[in-house]
Amino acid sequence: MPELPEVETIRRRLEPDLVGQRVVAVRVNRPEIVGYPSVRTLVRQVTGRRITGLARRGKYLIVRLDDHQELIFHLRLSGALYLVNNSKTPPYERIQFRLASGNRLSLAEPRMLGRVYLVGGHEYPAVLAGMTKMGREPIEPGFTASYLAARLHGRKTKVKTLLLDQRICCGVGNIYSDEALFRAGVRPTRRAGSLTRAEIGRLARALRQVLKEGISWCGTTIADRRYVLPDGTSGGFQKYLRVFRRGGERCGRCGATIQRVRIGNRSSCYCPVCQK
DNA sequence: CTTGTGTCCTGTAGGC
DNA sequence: TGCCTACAGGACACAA
Repeated sequence: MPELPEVETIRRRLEPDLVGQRVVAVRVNRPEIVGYPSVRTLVRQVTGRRITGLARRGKYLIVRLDDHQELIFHLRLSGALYLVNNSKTPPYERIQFRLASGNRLSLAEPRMLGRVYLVGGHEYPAVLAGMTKMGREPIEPGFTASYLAARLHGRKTKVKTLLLDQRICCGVGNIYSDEALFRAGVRPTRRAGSLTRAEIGRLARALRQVLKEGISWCGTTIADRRYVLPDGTSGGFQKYLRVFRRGGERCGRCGATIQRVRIGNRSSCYCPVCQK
């Protein structure tokens, strides 16, 4: 599940090798990987284009082309982007972009949930509706306690659900929401509107910190997840996870048994002593 | 508008 | 050994 730190790591690693490169060929192994427009149109329009820049918005990776269109990648749960020599084929490769340098940008996605889109500016609302409704990223200066308080105010749903809502906390997924809640001392099951001002302040800070640490450790690579850097190496933040996927283990801070609960069809782990 | 539930997808782990 | 089921979860559709 590449979240903000993982996608940002991928963006930073790809940038020096992609910017300025020309795409000399595009090959699609699984047509369903192309979310928009058609395979045929995407191949025709991207072939021959030069890459002018890389950006990221939430969990989306944006590859800018010299005709002002953008290739947008979303890796969902198990997608990975590799940059390899053209002679190599990563496992589960679904689409490849061959570059003039002799390298290949390859999207691997075993579960076929990830997508690649080609859009011009005016097409965003229709093609990527979610992208136009995104809230602030916790690493932006505008992500303040006041912002978070306003978004949680009066909400009856569980706070964990709202941390995963991209309209509120853009770029946050299951790993970093569990970790931020632990650091803030707030249980994931709490009604969002019941949080005190102090708890919201701690939560805003924890989200900012945990995402920044995730970036500095090049993301989180764990078993049965496919996240790796474009050269196939692993991130390092998994060493610092305190509660995520650790239900049944002892809390490193207080020794209590970490609990695992299901919230909205996904699991969440927390320490019943450290988190109130 | 808010809230909760189901669906997509397929590799992996665990039970028997 | 091999079959079967549950599970992982980001985004979105849909119902109430």
